Amino acid sequence: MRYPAAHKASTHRRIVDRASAALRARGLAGVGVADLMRGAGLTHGGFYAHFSSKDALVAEAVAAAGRQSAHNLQEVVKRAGPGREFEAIVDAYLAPSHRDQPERGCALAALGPELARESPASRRALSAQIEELVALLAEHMPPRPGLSRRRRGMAGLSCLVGALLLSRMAGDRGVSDEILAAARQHLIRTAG
Amino acid sequence: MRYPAAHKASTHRRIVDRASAALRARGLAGVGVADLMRGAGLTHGGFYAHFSSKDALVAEAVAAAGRQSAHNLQEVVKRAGPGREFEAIVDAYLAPSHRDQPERGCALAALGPELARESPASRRALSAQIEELVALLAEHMPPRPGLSRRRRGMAGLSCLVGALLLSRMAGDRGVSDEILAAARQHLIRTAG
DNA sequence: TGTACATCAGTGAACGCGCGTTCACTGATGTAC
DNA sequence: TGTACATCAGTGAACGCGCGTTCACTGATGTAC
Repeated sequence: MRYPAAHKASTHRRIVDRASAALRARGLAGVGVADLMRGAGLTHGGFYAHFSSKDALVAEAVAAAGRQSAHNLQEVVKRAGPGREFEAIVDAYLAPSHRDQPERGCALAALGPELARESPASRRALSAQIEELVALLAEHMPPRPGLSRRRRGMAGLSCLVGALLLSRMAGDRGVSDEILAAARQHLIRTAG
Repeated sequence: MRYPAAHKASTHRRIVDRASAALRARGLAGVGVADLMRGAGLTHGGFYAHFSSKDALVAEAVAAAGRQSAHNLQEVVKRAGPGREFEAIVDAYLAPSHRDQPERGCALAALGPELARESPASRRALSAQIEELVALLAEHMPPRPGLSRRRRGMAGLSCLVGALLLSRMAGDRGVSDEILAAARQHLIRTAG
């Protein structure tokens, strides 16, 4: 079919974007190569013209999810009133809509433990995402004596990721909402 | 072979215990029924004399892991000096040995996202574990005005689970240790 | 401008493999007499 | 106490299935002349 020069690159991007959402929604083991290609409107045979293995696509998809998350949070910061950046990040991350739409949300919370057992390539993409989010939080935290911004960013990210995870696990909707609210209050009181 | 009356129950317990460790170490998709039975010194064919499906074993194994975790933390509380119970829980949960031995540790951090996508039976076992840990934390938190013990327990558990998860994801050992230390300091300063 | 050929993204059948599950069978022990 | 039989936890071959991956092929477009 020999497509125009830019066609392959745009197909590649489409596969990665759809895979990034499907993997966050259903987990690494929950989506097969055929599903992923079908999600991009293709058949499974063409997969290896774009990626050397499923693992390679997973690594790309996780990196893409990380870029998207970081970009989204930077937008949140831009829209926040001055001095309210940290609060805005917390509110966005712990929003019920984030809990209910893992396919558009943080890859750390959606895929963490599964990825921690995966290939070094995937893990490296994850570490970079952790550092990026820690830096973003640290940058917008009000100063406090005794604990470095970086350390406080790490603790803050732990609360955010843990609360999102727990809220997704909780079977009861009320408990789930309560976890989000509790973490939100805790973070804003102790860091704000 | 008709074993003595108690034999089946003890075999059942052995399968569940080994499965509980193997699943936490390698994930739900990472261990097959044959692996699980081999881990208990049996062959895969006998599996269905003990469990109606792999899912049923997973639910039992997660519940067993929860009981073990809760029991361990209660022991930690008993051994702690008076007024230092909360600190002792945090230290135990965020210990590097806990990070390095997921097979003996908290099932929420090891299996959370995978289980959140699983059967209702498994999720119910998880919700009960969340409530139990929240209650344990709440019970041993020093009083503070403005936020209920339960809510503060929820926020505390979020930090603990999130920090353990992030420390397991971080490729770099130094970063991993730093995350544990940061969450520990944050929790003890803000709640202790 | 027209024609012959090369390219290569994408197709769909096929591969070996491991999975969860089923099933006919085994044989040591408990039970009935 | 001794013997014949029933039980059933555990064995291992086999099942259908979906997985990741391979491969011969297609055919619309770019390129050479």
